[in-house]
Amino acid sequence: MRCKSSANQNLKHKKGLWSPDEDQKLKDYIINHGLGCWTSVPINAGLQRNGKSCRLRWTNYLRPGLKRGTFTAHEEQIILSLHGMLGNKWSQMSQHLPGRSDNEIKNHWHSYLKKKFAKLQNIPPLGTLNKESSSSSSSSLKSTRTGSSIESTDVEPLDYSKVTGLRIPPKILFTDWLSLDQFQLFNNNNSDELSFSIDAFNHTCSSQETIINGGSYRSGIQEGSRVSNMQQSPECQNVEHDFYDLIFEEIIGPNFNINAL
DNA sequence: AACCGACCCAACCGCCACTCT
DNA sequence: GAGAGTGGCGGTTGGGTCGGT
Repeated sequence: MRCKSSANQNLKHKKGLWSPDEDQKLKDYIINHGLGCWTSVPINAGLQRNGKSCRLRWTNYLRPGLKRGTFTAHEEQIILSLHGMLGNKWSQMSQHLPGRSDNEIKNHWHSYLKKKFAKLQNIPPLGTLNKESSSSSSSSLKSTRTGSSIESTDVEPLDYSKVTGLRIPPKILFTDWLSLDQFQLFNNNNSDELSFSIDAFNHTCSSQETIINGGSYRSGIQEGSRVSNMQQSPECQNVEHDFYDLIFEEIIGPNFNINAL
């Protein structure tokens, strides 16, 4: 991981916005030499930047395959779902949104989705989970906020344990986030749709690489294997999208149109 | 036209984990 | 084992833009 540094620590590093010329230099260098030691990149590429700045510029702006422009409703739905489960794990979220950087997701959250999510958490009960508020059964989604003080504080990560009954944080699913515990939990919760979706995912995607911590789930996924969005078949991606829809319903409630906000 | 506040987004900062010497 | 260097991540900031007055 670590590379031998030949960086001149006394070099005065430039800060601020990147010029098109700097972008081109960085892009050319990485295309020709590949990703390696970031501290040597600015020196070899002839840039008066530090390695961190180069890495950030590459991952957030220059990297091939990045989408620019507004987030789609489905992307927002995925972010809301993942945020409910992961909290502010932007880099993990970005793995599930191909073409979106963690910084972009983070910015979008802070500037827009956070408010949308606050609204979602304040809406009257609509979904199955919210119905729980009037009954005594297992899972319910309640805002951790009290009273009317929403706007001055950050939207807290959804207490997923309240939704799922989990006592421990999620470990890994599809690529990284849904844990074996959640697999089992969803099954134990008689969540037929989710179980079906998981089965469908395993059936469709079991030949794909999948990271699973802590051993194999009941189907043939092996520990330590890996799946990434970029490698998934269209069928697999469809199943995953369906799964996000179901997670979204579990967290926010069904029959909810995110575009209505 | 000028001012002001809200918003957006690129980039920086600080911290932590990891690896190497 | 300790210290130093590096990469990665999340929080925060600052400048530009836009809309309202």
